[in-house]
Amino acid sequence: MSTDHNLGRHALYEEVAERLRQRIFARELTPGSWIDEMKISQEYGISRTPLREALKVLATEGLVTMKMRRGAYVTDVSDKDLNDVYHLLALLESDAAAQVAQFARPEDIQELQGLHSQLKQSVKDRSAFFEINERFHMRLLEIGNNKWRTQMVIDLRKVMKLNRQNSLLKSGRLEESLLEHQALMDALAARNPGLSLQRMQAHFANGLEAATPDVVVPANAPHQAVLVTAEG
Amino acid sequence: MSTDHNLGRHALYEEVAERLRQRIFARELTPGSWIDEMKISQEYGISRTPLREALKVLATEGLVTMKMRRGAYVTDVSDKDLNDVYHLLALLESDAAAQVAQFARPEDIQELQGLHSQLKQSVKDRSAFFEINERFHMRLLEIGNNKWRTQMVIDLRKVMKLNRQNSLLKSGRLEESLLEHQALMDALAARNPGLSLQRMQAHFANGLEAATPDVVVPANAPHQAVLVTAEG
DNA sequence: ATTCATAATTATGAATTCAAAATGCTCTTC
DNA sequence: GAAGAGCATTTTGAATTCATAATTATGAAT
Repeated sequence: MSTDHNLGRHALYEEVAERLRQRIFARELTPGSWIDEMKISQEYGISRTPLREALKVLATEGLVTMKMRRGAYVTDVSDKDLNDVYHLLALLESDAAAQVAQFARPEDIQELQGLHSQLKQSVKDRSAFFEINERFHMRLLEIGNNKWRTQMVIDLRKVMKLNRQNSLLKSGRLEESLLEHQALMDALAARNPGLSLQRMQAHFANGLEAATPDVVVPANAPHQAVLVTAEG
Repeated sequence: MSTDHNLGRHALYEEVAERLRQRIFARELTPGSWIDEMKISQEYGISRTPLREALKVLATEGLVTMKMRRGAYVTDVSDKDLNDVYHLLALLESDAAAQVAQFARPEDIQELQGLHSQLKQSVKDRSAFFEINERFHMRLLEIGNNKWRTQMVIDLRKVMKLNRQNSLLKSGRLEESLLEHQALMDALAARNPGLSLQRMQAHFANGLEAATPDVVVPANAPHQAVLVTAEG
């Protein structure tokens, strides 16, 4: 048996966790199904030890569920779960937008504007649009400068991916999404936290760019409130 | 060596994780310090395997930091971290309060009112006040009916405990805290989501009941906004 | 005495082994 | 043919063993 599992910079259990995530997102491991430790460790040419460590990490992230004395199962997330997670993503990313409007350095805003320009140009190319959009959201989070919030969003997005298979998006929505991004950028450039928050909320309320119709409507729609800030 | 580690309903690695959390909160394991796997596994009379699984769980929770090829360290959280985490707690719990005001059943509101009454009565007894207050906040979260949010709050509170040693609280604050709770209860009973959100925000902005003065002021104070809801 | 190279020690990461619980499979009985 | 007891197999959970990276200690050379 080839024993050459030479390190990257990451620990083996993390590599394994990432590979498992991808397989879960790709629905090669389907929600509710049992994870065969021996099968997978043989596939990967590793022992069960690092695999089991990876499974415990995934369990803490919420992607798999450990059942006492009967192993690991891919978490089955309900429609309600998806709504709940989506609601939290809206809450956290809106909060981040407000922080960015307030505290970001000018060059950070410029960087976001640069990404937004790229987004505009790639409106034809579905996958490019997708990738750049992802970068935009992540950059905004990072500039928001709260690593705990960033990590939570990362984890929540993983959960979303559990059941959002190929992120279907009508091309009409893609244009709308761009307009919302534009509105958000304007609010950020104007350094208006409350407005930025509102615009991000609106972006999410409209279904972001990856949402399926049935998840679009946030559970708390009725208390989507008007926010009036002290400043401009 | 006594090999009788007979099960509770929990897995061994979870038990170990919990014991480690307690030792970290009690500052028996101090922030930044290295965790000696061999020492601890011997103390607990177990092998390193379940201990290492527990450490990976704690790492995912953020209580411990794994360094490649040099083991686990108790996470050292900065003042900024504490501020950031506190900010998120305010955000999430306020959001929960709004949801409760909107969607809770009457009996749930009553239950909260019952807890609030207990709180009033235990204003003399510091530790009782503390425990009931904790119950109140957790019940509110649960009634908020979003398990992801609840879990995030639980995890964030753990991180807070990392550096908030004995949760110092002047008795003056304790009375104020009670008033804020009362105001929140009123808003909840009135079924006013926006107002409930505001009141919970205010409660946090004033330092909750466990905050030290230097952590009291949320990083985003300037954009603490006035919220105007559609209804009430 | 200080610095550098090298050897000994220690600790981590991962594989392997072992014990016991859960599952399923056969064989009996009615 | 169905139900159930008892045995065999599979699989989990945890201990042990092993390999290698990191650290510390030792000693030689300047």
